[in-house]
Amino acid sequence: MTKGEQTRREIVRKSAPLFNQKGYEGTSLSDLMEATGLQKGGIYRHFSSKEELATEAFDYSWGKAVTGRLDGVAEVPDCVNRLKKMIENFVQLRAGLVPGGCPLMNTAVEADDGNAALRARAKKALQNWTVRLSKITREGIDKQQIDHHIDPLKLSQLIIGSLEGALLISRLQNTDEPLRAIKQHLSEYLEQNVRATIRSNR
Amino acid sequence: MTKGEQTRREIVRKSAPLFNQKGYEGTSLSDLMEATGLQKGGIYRHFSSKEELATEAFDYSWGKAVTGRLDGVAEVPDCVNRLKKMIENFVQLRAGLVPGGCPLMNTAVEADDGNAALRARAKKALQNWTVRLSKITREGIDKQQIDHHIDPLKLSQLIIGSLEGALLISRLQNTDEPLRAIKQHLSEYLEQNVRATIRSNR
DNA sequence: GCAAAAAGAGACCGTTCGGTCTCAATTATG
DNA sequence: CATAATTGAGACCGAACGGTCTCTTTTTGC
Repeated sequence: MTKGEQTRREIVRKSAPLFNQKGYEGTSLSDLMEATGLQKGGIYRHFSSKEELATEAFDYSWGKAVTGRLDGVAEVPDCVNRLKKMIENFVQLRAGLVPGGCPLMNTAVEADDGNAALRARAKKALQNWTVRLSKITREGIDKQQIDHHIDPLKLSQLIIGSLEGALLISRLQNTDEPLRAIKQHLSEYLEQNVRATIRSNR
Repeated sequence: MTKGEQTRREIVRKSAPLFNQKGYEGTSLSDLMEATGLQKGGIYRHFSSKEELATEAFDYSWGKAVTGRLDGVAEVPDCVNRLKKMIENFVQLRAGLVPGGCPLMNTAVEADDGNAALRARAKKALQNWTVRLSKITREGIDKQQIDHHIDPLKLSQLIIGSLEGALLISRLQNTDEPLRAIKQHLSEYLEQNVRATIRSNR
């Protein structure tokens, strides 16, 4: 890896927390200069605009978030338990290894009525996450671990929405009680309404 | 009402949608000038800073949101149904009569790692909303309409979090399906796990 | 209807914004 | 080791930022 590539990655790594905490508009070039230890010229050598850097920083933050949330998930054999493991990971991580909360929520909210490029990035990230959960659900249906009346897409959106909402409350109230509560709630829901029941004789 | 007061209110009314859509940082004084039809002098005559205007605009937007969400709620006699009515209102309104989504979510996310005054305002707004729902729940417990094992605070946070999260997904995906789904989900939960059951003989 | 008070226009302020460009220093390559 | 290519510093740019201040216009109260 050439020196330039290395520097480029470092810039992304060091600016990601800034963008996630302060937002795209809220992060200035002087902030970025301070965080990276580079002057403007050094940064602009590698990125054509602040926006380009911001989108790459988002991808970086999101990548870390996804990795953390899916850590060890694939190894769980039962599909309902796999979903529960993912929820557990989310709650444990409080949604991010990059400071500033969930990159998806932050970017979605800021870019919703503004920056189109960032909004598209957030939308794609959500899509990706949704698909991942849907696949687990579909597999569960095929293996008869999950009730076949369950709509994988709806279930995924329900889980994601509930987790993100709880995170919002938790961050604002400075307590992870809402996160723990939603985990409990979703667990019960998954066991009672999602997990396939042994066919009763009738 | 004097002319000055009237103008002041108009400024708040006209700037509220801007702040809710573009955020505090994203809304510039020139935006505000254009929206209000006033020059800087005209605006600063009534507000000492952009921040002061922003906080009042937040209060305005939040007031409208709360009014909309609680519209007709008090008239519902049964407490579980009252909670369901509030959920229904939220879903119908897609969370705001002021463009840009839920002011609480927008402000909470933007101010979370930044502006302390706005963050405090958001926190207070959440507190207020939570207390309102908790009171309904407590009343339901007293009237034996709601199971006495239910924790009013937890239930309130669960409802609020779920709704906000679903709204986030809905806005990003440009479909209100997640909102409709969470309404369905919460309804079932309220009926099955929250509503007090007739004491069975045992 | 007149004087005093309130309100608004808009020129002006210093600062910071994102971004460009030149040139020196560093790194890679034969 | 020399030369070419890459990399980064930092002065510079115009525009836009939030905010101030003076002066005219409008509203108010008598």
